[in-house]
Amino acid sequence: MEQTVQPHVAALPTQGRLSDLLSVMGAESDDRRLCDACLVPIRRVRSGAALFHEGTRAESVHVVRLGTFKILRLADDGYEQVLGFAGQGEVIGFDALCNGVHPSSALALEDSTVYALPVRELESLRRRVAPLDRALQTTLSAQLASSAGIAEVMAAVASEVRLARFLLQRSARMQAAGQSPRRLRLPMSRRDIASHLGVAHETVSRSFGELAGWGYLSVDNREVEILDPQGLRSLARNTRGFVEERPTRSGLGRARLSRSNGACARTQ
Amino acid sequence: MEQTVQPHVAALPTQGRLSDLLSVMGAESDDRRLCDACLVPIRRVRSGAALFHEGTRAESVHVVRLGTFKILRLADDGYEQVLGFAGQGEVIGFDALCNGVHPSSALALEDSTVYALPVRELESLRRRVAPLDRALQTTLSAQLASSAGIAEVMAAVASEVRLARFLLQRSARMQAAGQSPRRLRLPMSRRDIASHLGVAHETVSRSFGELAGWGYLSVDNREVEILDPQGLRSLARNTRGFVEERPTRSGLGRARLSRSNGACARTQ
DNA sequence: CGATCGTTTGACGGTGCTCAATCACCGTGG
DNA sequence: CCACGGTGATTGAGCACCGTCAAACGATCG
Repeated sequence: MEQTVQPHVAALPTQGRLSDLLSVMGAESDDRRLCDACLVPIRRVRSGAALFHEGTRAESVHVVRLGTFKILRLADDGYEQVLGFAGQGEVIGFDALCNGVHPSSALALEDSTVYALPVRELESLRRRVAPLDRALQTTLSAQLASSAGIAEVMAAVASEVRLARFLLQRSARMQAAGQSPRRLRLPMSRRDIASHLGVAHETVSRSFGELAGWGYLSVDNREVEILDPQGLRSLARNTRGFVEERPTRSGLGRARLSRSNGACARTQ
Repeated sequence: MEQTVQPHVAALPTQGRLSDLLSVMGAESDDRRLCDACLVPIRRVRSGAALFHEGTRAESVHVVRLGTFKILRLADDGYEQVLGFAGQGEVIGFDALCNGVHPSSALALEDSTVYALPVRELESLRRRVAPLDRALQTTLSAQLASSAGIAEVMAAVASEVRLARFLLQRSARMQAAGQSPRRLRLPMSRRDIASHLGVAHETVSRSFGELAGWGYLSVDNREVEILDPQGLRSLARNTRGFVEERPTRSGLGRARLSRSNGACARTQ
């Protein structure tokens, strides 16, 4: 399990209150007594370590308490496909319930902690605690809805558009979490982003450079600041057809030319 | 003129038994009495019509009884992104529960019928009928797991690999439904496939031609027969890097059996 | 039959992938 | 403190696959 003999880990409790779990999931518990009485195990996962591996039996459904995870699958040819990133309040591993085996792995991108809901107790717990049942259903529904996010980024043809959409998704999450939507701290590597966008990792670097050169972003390694959200959004619109010239300062650098007229990409 | 044999409209019941619903979902109902007593509304959707539109309020969660639907989202620029296709037994519209509004549209690709579970009764129904609760959880978990499918196809760089993976996914579904995994009847247009694969629809046509030319498939408009499943699988492995030692068009009509692919005849 | 839509095929230009080299940043150990 | 190896990030050069535009072909329906 977890290393209990670590002195600097002593601050971490091994159990948390159910009401706290509901709180990080964004649900309000109307029944404090029941929720406070119920305790949920807490697991700590160090940066780089795995919460679980693809193909292993699913013991628990996890809810991120603190930190970030990347969800990935290994293709038959060994390619590591990053399916998404899970932050605070998000459910990890629910996709394993259908047959009891994890179809994907979860790796911590930084030191993180999760609530672990044992699968065996899940049904009875959901039945006993209605707020948890509702919170799970809502979160799962949202997760299904956001599973279109990877399609959204990969659907764009231009790599800068893919990156722009990805950054806007991150920004929206930051805003939903009550933090600044402009300053992004990306805990994942360029290679992880590349896998998630469906491009080569060199292309991610180049796209960061382009977006920064056009004045949309300020990039410092993994610290990104969005300088022009409106412009970024308008750039992110172009699913097909390539980026048109940037209207900011006179095209000093390398403004992309689009020879076609300005008609929108309405293909039908 | 006379209605001697008119199963056209009259044959469709407006309600179905809950046990039948559980049956198409692949779940066995251990309590026949309760399930038989409960009736579920059935809706008919004609080919090309919408089950619901993006942005509308979600009244029901639907389960496909017969037919096929395409699930799509309209991007800001009007591009129609096809997120997936739903066949018999699959749940449609659960992603709307989190905020009550459909984040995507569902269009029937052929004359279809669905069970409609009203959202208001959903919670009480799940609480009363345990098999339905379990079936819903299982199906949703499977849906989450299969939402990686679109990432799987779009992750490949070569368009033929994307198409091969898509066809293999369809084949797996056919097999899971107890039908032949070799003969595929594709109810969707080339443009729909193209949007789902993230390529231009002309490229889909070309890729069909390539796969057929290499002997993997036999294509007749929307009727596809998989001639060499093993070869198709081995081709589908190449996520990155273009197909190794592929017979570049140098007059070789058929070069499928030669070289590297020979070692891939393993059971999977 | 004519109209509309879907499918196929062709040609051209461009963008991103592959292969490399270089730089920046660490933690390690001499 | 600096050399050292390792990882991650950036930049460059060439090539070919795919997107766009265009037109022919085929199917379905009224």
